[in-house]
This record gives sequence, C-alpha cells and structure tokens, in this order.
Amino acid sequence: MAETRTPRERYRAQVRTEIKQHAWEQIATAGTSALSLNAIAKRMGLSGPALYRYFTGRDELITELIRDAYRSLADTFRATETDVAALARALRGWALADPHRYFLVYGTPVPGYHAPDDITVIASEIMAPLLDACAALTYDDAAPPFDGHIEAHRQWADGHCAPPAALHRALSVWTRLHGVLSLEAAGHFTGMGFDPGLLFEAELDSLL
Amino acid sequence: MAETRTPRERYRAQVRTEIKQHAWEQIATAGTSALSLNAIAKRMGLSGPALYRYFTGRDELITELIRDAYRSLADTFRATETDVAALARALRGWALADPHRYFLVYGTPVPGYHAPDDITVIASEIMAPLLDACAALTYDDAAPPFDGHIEAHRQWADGHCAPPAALHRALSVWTRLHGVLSLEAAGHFTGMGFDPGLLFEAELDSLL
DNA sequence: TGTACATCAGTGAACGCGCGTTCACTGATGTAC
DNA sequence: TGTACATCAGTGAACGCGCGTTCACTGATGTAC
Repeated sequence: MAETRTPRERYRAQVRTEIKQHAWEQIATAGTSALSLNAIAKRMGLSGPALYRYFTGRDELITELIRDAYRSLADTFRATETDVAALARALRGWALADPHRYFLVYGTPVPGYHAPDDITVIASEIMAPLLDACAALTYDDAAPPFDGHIEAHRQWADGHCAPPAALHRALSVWTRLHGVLSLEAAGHFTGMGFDPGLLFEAELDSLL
Repeated sequence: MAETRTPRERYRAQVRTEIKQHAWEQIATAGTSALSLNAIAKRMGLSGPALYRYFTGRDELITELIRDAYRSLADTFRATETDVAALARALRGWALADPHRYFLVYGTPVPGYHAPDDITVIASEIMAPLLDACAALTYDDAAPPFDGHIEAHRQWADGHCAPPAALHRALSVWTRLHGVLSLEAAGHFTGMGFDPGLLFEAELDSLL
C-alpha cells in the first residue's frame, strides 16, 4: 500500500487542502454564500487565478467542501460505538465544533446547487450506524400508525433488516436531535437562559 | 378609527408592499443572500435608485422582511385555538407555504445581521400561545431532571405561570416540530419515499 | 376657479467595489539522455 | 554529472458583470391663496 505520489502530487494535494481550510474559515465568518475565490487567494498570499490550478472553479470548491463535510460526519459515526446515546453525543460534538459545516450538511440547501450522486451515498453511510443502533433497542408491542407506513416505504434503508419500529425510531432520532441542534447552533436559544446541552440530553432520553 | 392617510401616503405604503412582494419572490427563487435592490427595481419597471425613496437601503428592507415574517407567524398562532395539535398543524402549514420565510425566522441567521429588539418581542409573542397550550396538557407526576433546570431558568417565559413540565414540553414541541419541518422544507426527505406529513403527525403524537 | 409655489416620485449618469474567469507570460521544478 | 527539454505553479493584465449607493435633475402631484 505504498504511496506512490511524486513530490509535485504531494504539493498539489497540500495546497488543495490549504485552500479548503481557508474556505472553511471564510464560511465560518461570513457564511457560505460569501465564499470568494479571490478572497481566499489573497489571504493565502497568492493572487486570484492561481487557484484555478487546483479547482476548476467556485462550484467545484463548494462541492468538495460539502463532500468533505458529509465524509467527516460519516467517519465520526463510524468511529463511534453502535449505540444511540453515543451516536447522539458524537453528533452534537461534531455539529457544535463547526456549526457552519453542520448547516452545510443539514441546513438550507445552497440556492441553485444540486448535490452530486456520491453525496447521497455518503448520506446513507451516515444513516447506517444509526439504523444499527436503533435496531438494538427494544420496543413496545403496540405499533403506532406510522410504523405501518414506514414499513411500506423502507427502500431508503436498503440492506438493513431492522424492524419498522427501528426505522421509525431512527427518523425520530434524526429529526429530534436536529431540532435541538440546529436551533442551538443558529443561536435561537441565546438569551433564554437554560442550558441547551441539558435540553439535548432530555430529548435524547425521550428516544431510548 | 378613520384612516387619515393622504393619497400620497397610501401610494407610498402600496409601493412599499409591492417592493416587499418582489423581494419575497426573489428570496424564494435565489435565496436570501441573493436579494438585490437593483434586480427588484428592474422587475418592477423602475430603475435602481427609485427604491431609496422607500427604504434607506438593503439592510432596512431585509429587516422589514424578517419582521414581517415573525409577525405573520405570530398572527397565525394568535388566530389558532390554544391547542398543541392545532398550533402544530398551523405551524406546518405556515412553514410549507413559504419555506424561505420559515428559514428566515428559524434558520441560519443572516451572516453579519443582528436582529433589532422588537423582533425578540414578537418572538415571545409566538411562544406565548404555545406555552398556554402546553399548560393545558396533563403531565405525569414523575418530573424528569430537565424540569428542575428549566424551573431555575424560566425568565424567557415571563408572565406565564405554567408549571416546569409545561415549559419543558413547550421547548420539546418547538424543537421536535422544527426538526421535522426544517429537514422537510430543506428537501432532506426527498427520495426517501415516506410521507413527511405522517412523520410530522407521529412526532406530534409523541408530544400530546 | 385659477394661478404660484412646494413637495416629492422617479430618472440617468456616475462612483468604487469585488466578483468569477480567460489568457499569454515567466520562471522554477522535475525528467531524459 | 551535466546539459537540453518539458512540465507546470503562479503572475499580471484584462474581460464583463452586477452590486449598493450618491447626486443633480425633471416633471407630475398636491397645496395655499
């Protein structure tokens, strides 16, 4: 498994990641829509068109950032034990570590932008550990009406033999945690006084 | 209560709302960050600087749009019966009627923008009916740990004598419904196959 | 009712700005003999 | 090891664009006598 990269290739890869780091900084301060190639170049001590050696244009850079964000979350989940509480807390840590990255994945889609196919693949890689963890939970015998509906529309969980209750639970975990996290990350709790982390734990409790 | 507005004042008000309507259309198609005074003027058959007769600049227009969005939701809630399920469905209708308006209220904050004080007042007007509705629910005697915390930090619900369990419930209603709605409105359920409306109802059931 | 004046909506030209992107180029780095 | 050549990172000038905003102006609308 020897890395057979020439020095030039290594240099290219290094500059590419450096560009992306500056892009993230810019997103963090001014939002995704303010991402500017020229500004990145200037802050790197390069001048404008130099970045076109590394990305075909602004769109490719944004796509790459989104892909990295998805991959980062998928990696985080893969490195976490298959347990709903553990995954939930891993998600919270990942989201609050870089709120803009979180919103790039689960926030308002960039206006005209359409995600390439491989990103939906990574999205299902994120869902997989959550489905496994939910399948390990125990459920009441009484199945709520939604379980019947989800059993009839389970292709999004292809390959997983989890019972309908587990699919339902996985969706609830996703939406409930996203509810708390996105409002917290967007600052909608600031000034209300309570600890968002405790509300997160309370919502997590409702799911176990 | 006679309207003592001169024809000129009526005309001004009319053009102002017309500008805002075009602004909403533009937000709906291209996102909030692409809001452009010149583009609005062009689509109205006016030319650029004319809009400065009606708004001091881009910032005032955006502020006004956000304020209107908050007011619209507050009005919707005020016109709904004090009942959690009714409020929830009203919220869903309001959110899906104009997703971008919903995100202007509960989404990622506009990068450099800071909301004026009166908007936080309207935000609490939105919360009030929800708190009332939650106070009308019945609760288990067993109080989860978060209820103690929220009792110690209840200034955001000033004037409401709701028990801690009701405050907790109001927060859960808010975050859980926002979780489903924001993911649905952002299109994160498309392609998964199930009916988001049924998932919404299932989450609502968990709150009654 | 008619005239003189004030108000004010809207125009067109101009400002500086930063954006994404192209192009022909320079000069350093790596490769082949 | 040394020379000749190819590759390629980065530059600087230039393109057209749309943005927000200002300014002096025209001409219609409303007001006062």
